[in-house]
Amino acid sequence: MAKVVGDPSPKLPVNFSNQIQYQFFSFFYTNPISPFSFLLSPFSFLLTGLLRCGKSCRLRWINYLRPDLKRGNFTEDEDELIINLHSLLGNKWSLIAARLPGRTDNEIKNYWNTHIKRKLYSRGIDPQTHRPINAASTPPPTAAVSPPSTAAVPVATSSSNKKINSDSINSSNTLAHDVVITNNNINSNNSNGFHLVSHTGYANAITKVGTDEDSNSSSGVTVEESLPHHQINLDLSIGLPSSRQVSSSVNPEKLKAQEHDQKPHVLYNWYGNITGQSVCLCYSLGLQSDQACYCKGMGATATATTVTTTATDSNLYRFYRPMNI
DNA sequence: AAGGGAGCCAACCGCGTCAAA
DNA sequence: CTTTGACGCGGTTGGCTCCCT
Repeated sequence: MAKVVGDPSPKLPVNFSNQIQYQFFSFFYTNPISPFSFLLSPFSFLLTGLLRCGKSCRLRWINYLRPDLKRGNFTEDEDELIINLHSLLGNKWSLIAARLPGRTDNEIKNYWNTHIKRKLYSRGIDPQTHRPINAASTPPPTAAVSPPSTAAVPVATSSSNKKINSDSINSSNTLAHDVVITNNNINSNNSNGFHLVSHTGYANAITKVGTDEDSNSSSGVTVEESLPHHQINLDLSIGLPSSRQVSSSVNPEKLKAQEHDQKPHVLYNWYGNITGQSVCLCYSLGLQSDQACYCKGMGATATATTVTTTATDSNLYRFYRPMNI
């Protein structure tokens, strides 16, 4: 397939040579304050002798050379975290990567396409919708779901993901929506599962994910299936995103102003018994409270409670992960 | 040992967004 | 208001490596 060349930089052999890599790498260490300031013009970088445009170098830095990158295989915890985050965020790799320190969006995207998709298929879960593949009552939106073959895995964007993309993420650079993740005690054998109780717009993606294959939920039972219907409330109101992921492309002051304006009254719905053995999901993702969410500790048990509160005085975790004890 | 297929993953592409001129 | 250029992102490509025959 003929490519349209949009990048005007002359192409070297695919990989950066060691010399170029060293020159590039050392440059950033000798210019730590504003590492990309010299990229204001792509030609400036050509003048350095690297024969690469700024865009290529930026990518190289972000995806490969950054010293804080974590090398090596993904851990099982990271796997599950990616799966859970993908069920929440869809193909928003940058948002997912923001919650996995040392991992890049590109790396996660590749890992998803090469490993996790297969893993989910082996669990009988559609990686796009996070629903069981053979759910008789819930036909997939596409014509057919392919088996976990290698390169031909369908990558059609689900409608639910599109909903998230257009409504929430693109405009705010934050988590797509407020989703309450509760410990479903009905399924007590599930030690590390997340259970999503979602708003109407994402109702099609209500899914139980992150379970062990040998658990009693190996087929990826949805919350709809595991919870009594009277506990399902699809009318969860959506608060403005609580996790403020500050993208480098976003003006922090502007974001702060938005944050100030948008502190909402959020309706929280809780399902099932939530024990005191819990942590805020934001914390489990490595986020600080002042940058990520307004979560506060929750010591008492809440049972199917609907709480209307402001974000700042909440006594509930908006993002909740049960402890694995 | 050689050849071919499959998988991995760094790099590329094109588009949208944003800010400055 | 328009233009320009840089950045950020998701999707895609293709070279490299591994494995099997």
